[in-house]
Amino acid sequence: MGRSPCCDESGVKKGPWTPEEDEKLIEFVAKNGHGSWRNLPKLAGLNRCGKSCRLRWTNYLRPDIKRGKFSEEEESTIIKLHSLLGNRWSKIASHLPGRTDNEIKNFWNTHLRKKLLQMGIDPNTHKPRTDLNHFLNLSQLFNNGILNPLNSDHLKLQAEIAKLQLLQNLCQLLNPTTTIPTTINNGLQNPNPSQFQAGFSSSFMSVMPGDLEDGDKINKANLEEMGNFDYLLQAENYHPLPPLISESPDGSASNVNQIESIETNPLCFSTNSNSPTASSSIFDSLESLMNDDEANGSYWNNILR
DNA sequence: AACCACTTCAACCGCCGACTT
DNA sequence: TAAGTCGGCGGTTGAAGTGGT
Repeated sequence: MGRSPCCDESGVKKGPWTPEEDEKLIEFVAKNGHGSWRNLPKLAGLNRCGKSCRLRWTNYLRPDIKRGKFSEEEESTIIKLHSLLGNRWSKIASHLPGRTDNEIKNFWNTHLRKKLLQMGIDPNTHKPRTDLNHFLNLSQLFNNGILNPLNSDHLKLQAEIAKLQLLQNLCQLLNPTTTIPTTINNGLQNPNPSQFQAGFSSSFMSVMPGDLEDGDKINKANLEEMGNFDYLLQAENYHPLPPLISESPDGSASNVNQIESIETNPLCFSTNSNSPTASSSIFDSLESLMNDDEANGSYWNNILR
């Protein structure tokens, strides 16, 4: 069954709202409430469709709208809720007083999504991106206090390890029997590589539904229906985001684009190294990484040669 | 100053579910 | 139960803004 579009009348104005239109809408809603959005434009003397009026009111004119930058707390809340709810922006917005679904959606798409990608987290699943686990498990070391995100030496060390782990991945793809000696971890209080395998999600997202098992105290099935995620926002359940991983020695994000390209070309880091195509992609990526580093001291060249 | 590329965000579009007839 | 209406939602678009050259 279809439905007729609400704005099929010709001559209905579209595009940005003028201050006069805003004034009319505010005045009308203040006096009468919005009632039926479909009838509102006619009653308010607006040459707009009801849908447009509703959108303008809920996203912009509503008196309880909170404008301005998102706080860090709001940011964390959005990320947490998104990991539970996905792109259900209105649900997420209901936990952020004064914020609209549209605003949160825009904020997610323009800021948070990129931020998670830079951290190597898949913004859809909130899990480490495939074959980049080694990068991300470093956050475990920060979370359990072995590394301090405020310590620049530790940050440098983190970057070094990330690169060596990438190198190890590459070597293993080219020759599955090759491993980088564990001595690369010298300098860490806990050099055991298995530390890195501990898993990112368990430390960072300790309360994610994916980690809940049947019979857990928290009723996974009912969580969403109840719409009560407040427990997530309680201090004891709150785990701050790990810092961004620097991919170059100077901490710049120059290699973020590499990660992006890896994402769009899964073969580059495919665990199936039998395919010639996969191998050639690996070499391409390697070459590209090395070329990129020409600008910052041939870092990769030094490692790889 | 002019051009271009990129980012941001308000607004639109089409679909869906709830409700009514 | 089917058909129709409506509000709401999420994806997408494009104008405006910004920064770099």
